Amino acid sequence: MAVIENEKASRFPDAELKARAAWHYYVEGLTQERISEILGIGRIKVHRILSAAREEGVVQFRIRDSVVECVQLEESLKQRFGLSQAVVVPSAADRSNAPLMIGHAAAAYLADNVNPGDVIALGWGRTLKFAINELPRRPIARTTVVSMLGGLTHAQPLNPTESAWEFAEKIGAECYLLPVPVYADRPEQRDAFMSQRSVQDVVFRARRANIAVLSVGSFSNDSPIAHYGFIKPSELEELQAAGAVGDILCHFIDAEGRTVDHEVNRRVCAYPLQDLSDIPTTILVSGGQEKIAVMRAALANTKVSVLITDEDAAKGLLNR
Amino acid sequence: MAVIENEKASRFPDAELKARAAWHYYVEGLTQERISEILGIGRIKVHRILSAAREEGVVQFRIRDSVVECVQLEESLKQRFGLSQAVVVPSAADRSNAPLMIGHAAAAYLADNVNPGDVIALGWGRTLKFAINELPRRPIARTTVVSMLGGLTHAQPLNPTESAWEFAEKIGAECYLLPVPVYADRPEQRDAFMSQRSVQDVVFRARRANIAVLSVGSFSNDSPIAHYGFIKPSELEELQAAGAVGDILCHFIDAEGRTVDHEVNRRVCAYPLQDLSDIPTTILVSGGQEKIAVMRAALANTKVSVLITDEDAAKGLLNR
DNA sequence: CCTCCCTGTGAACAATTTTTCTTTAATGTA
DNA sequence: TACATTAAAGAAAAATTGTTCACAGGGAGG
Repeated sequence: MAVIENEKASRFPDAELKARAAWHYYVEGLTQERISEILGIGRIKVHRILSAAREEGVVQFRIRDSVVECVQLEESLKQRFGLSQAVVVPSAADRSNAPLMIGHAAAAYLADNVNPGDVIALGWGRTLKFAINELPRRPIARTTVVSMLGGLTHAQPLNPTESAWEFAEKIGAECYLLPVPVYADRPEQRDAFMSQRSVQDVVFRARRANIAVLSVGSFSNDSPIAHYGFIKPSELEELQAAGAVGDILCHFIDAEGRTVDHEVNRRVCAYPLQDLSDIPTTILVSGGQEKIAVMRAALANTKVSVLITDEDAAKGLLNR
Repeated sequence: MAVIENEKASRFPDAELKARAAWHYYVEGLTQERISEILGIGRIKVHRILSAAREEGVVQFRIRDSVVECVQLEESLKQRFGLSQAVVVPSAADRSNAPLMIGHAAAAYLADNVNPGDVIALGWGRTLKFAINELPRRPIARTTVVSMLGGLTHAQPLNPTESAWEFAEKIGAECYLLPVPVYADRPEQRDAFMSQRSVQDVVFRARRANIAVLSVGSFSNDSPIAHYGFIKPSELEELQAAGAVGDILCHFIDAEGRTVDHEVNRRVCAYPLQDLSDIPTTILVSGGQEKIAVMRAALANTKVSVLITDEDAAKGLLNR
């Protein structure tokens, strides 16, 4: 039941082997045993290398044809929410795999749509993590990645800071991070943090981004924001009682997309929600049944240009 | 031992199912049994659909990291043969899979390097067939594909005409074909064919292409040119005796890349070899041990700008 | 109305892949 | 040196995938 796994203990650092094995297995169609002979290593090691290659996004799967129904949903979404583009992928059969599927599509989208010189303001979430993971490692000139969120003190693997860094590394971008925790202990501290010159500088850079990539979080209990302990369960209940349906950039919002009046929202160290409108292109990457409410809220009060989601969410959003 | 297979008998026309199944299997990582439950079809059918999806290039595998040694070979090739670009992939473990591997790389290259407005002059070969098969089906505006070779009367699956058509369809290009057999029965007939207005028109279009994509053939007996019967075994022997090391655009050439003086070369209905220099970018897609000699010959006497090959061939070409 | 193919399907079996658990080796620590 | 602790490799079992074969409709032609 561990929803958020730590980084796999065993990593194979040898990119050479991973690439070679992947070629033989996926492209040539050899059996793992055969590959073990060729590479002169144990059969099981081949298997482990291939697993690592998949997990790390060294091999990527691209599905050429899209599903008819998804294309129809894309059109409807564009029309309904005034999007410039929409991407809808089939829903994951296992609920918990939604981030995987949507992340995959997001990676493909970003690979095609990030251009030299772009400045990307980055949010946070499991879906985004998957997307970044699958992003091809190809440098794009003069790009910049700016994190819109502070970092977590614990919880390495799923961390705004970590994600931004990984993204930047993949595309050879400069990387700017908010050197503060995502939630300060108390509102006054937040204000102190945010007024720091270095923080203001990063926020300023984010404001000048031309692409914002973000996700929304729900209250389902496998949501990372709930799963990690940095928001107390009691606070989560209070937020829900106050009408919150989820969070965007770690700000909790109600069904109309407005920031809920609660102390937690005064402790968050992040790019200000209302300033998202300063960024020309906003890409919202989220999906799955349980995100429908938040997504609707986010779409209501945030100018989203591109929506990357799955069938379930698309249908949910369209069924008023 | 059937080297050149006919098109698989069983095709699944339902692109919807293929795409859905592929998503669940490759992206979400479900088991085939699970997918069968979801889609409400038998497990075995899922398996067959997935096979079809792979064969038809509906799912594609992309390997992100390249192999260090291959990168080094690419550099050496560029320098040695004055190429503007080189792509080297790991060699297939099973000799006969070389076209698969190289074709895969060629597809990736073409997908990234064909731009709107391009006119592509196309050669022929098993490797090219695989490349075309894996090409993503994405329209590229105002493109044109021109076949540089006549067609075969039999042998549907591996046919210059067929290949050109498939290529054109994939990228939404206009398609021009040479409406003559690749080898006329007698030289005078060839001249008659080639002087036809319609033929001249296509050749003219090819001459104005900006990209030529071609392959070379060797005398190994699984080579399509030998395998199909349109060159008699006795003629093949004569050609070899006359110093031919293989063919390029169905012209047989000697080790220096010059057209061998033999009747067969006077019967070929194809774009003239020496006119390749009129096309700014020439991409040579070939590899495998047995192609080294022809490739060297082709490189010696044809201005090749991009070479897509495998480790074996790369090493062979560099080891003088 | 009855064959004869032809196609699609599933069952049974074989091969491969994946997981789990054990063993081995390696490294650091008292 | 002995003792942990951890990482890597392997063997065996379990699960999944791939192949083969036989059978059930369902037209087309007799």
